[in-house]
Amino acid sequence: MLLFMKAMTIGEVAKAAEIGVETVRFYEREGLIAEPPRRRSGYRQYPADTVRRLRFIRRAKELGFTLAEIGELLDLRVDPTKSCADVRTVGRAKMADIESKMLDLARIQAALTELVRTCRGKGPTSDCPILDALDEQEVKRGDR
Amino acid sequence: MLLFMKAMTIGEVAKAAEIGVETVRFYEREGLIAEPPRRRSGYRQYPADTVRRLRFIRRAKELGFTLAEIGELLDLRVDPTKSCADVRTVGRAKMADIESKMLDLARIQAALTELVRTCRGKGPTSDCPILDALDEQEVKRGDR
DNA sequence: ATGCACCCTGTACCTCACTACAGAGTCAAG
DNA sequence: CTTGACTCTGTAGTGAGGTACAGGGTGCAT
Repeated sequence: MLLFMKAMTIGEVAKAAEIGVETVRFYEREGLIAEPPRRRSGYRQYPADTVRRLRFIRRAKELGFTLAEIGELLDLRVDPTKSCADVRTVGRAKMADIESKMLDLARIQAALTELVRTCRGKGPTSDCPILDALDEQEVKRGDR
Repeated sequence: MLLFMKAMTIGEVAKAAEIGVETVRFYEREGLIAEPPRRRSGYRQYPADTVRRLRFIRRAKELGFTLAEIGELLDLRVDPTKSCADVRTVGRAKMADIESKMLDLARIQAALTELVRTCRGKGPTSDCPILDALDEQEVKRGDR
């Protein structure tokens, strides 16, 4: 009920979407949300469904989409020449993206584990095998 | 042999360490490497072991350490009151850090997998379950 | 009618790790 | 002695995604 009919101020939509007022204006500048109508005073008057859109943005961000990608998703939604498959393609691309980040982190974690393992934790830093390793060894890297 | 005795220009150390000349100057400003002596002309004259230090920085970066953390590691190395255990502590902290990033990514990956799974890839974007989900669902989040 | 919370624009600032000039001077080979 | 590659300082810009003012104006409850 709350979401219908009532024009909202920027503070109201921001609070409802759980983001900051400045962020709402920022998204407007970035073209993620439309410029709303204004009162005579210049105050922005948001239709209530702006809250949905802002929440969409917030959730997509939580899934690791960049603002540019979120813009694409929002565009897909209103483009009648695009299909659900296009959305899925974007989702799959992001999954590949995240997979690759996870592999990077796993490789780093393995290298760190090995370094920490070699260190007995005794003696001066001048004899530390971790520091020695950083001094001498190449860090293996995955293909990127 | 190459690493002993010969003073090097900034271009030479940069090339040997496989980083850019501007980056070397940047690290100097950041305090990661010492200010080297200069020629009359003002040209920097690097002792050859600067290359080792720069490589240390590069490798530590590959392991996910920030420049601030690398500065700490470099400081630990010359501080006689610190021990190998202190280095290991820094390493373990970074491992925890990376672990937490991996958990975040895994959570995101799971959510994306589920979204993509629900999408048959047919029909208009207006009926896309992925977009619908972003519109309606809360994304579960881990404690951070 | 007045006080306070809110809104406006514009600009600057934040983190991180560089990168890119501009405009000047220097080095070394041919 | 000239040419071209290199170096110097200082400043500004990048990208991503905001955040923080300053210096105004507005809305509304009391």
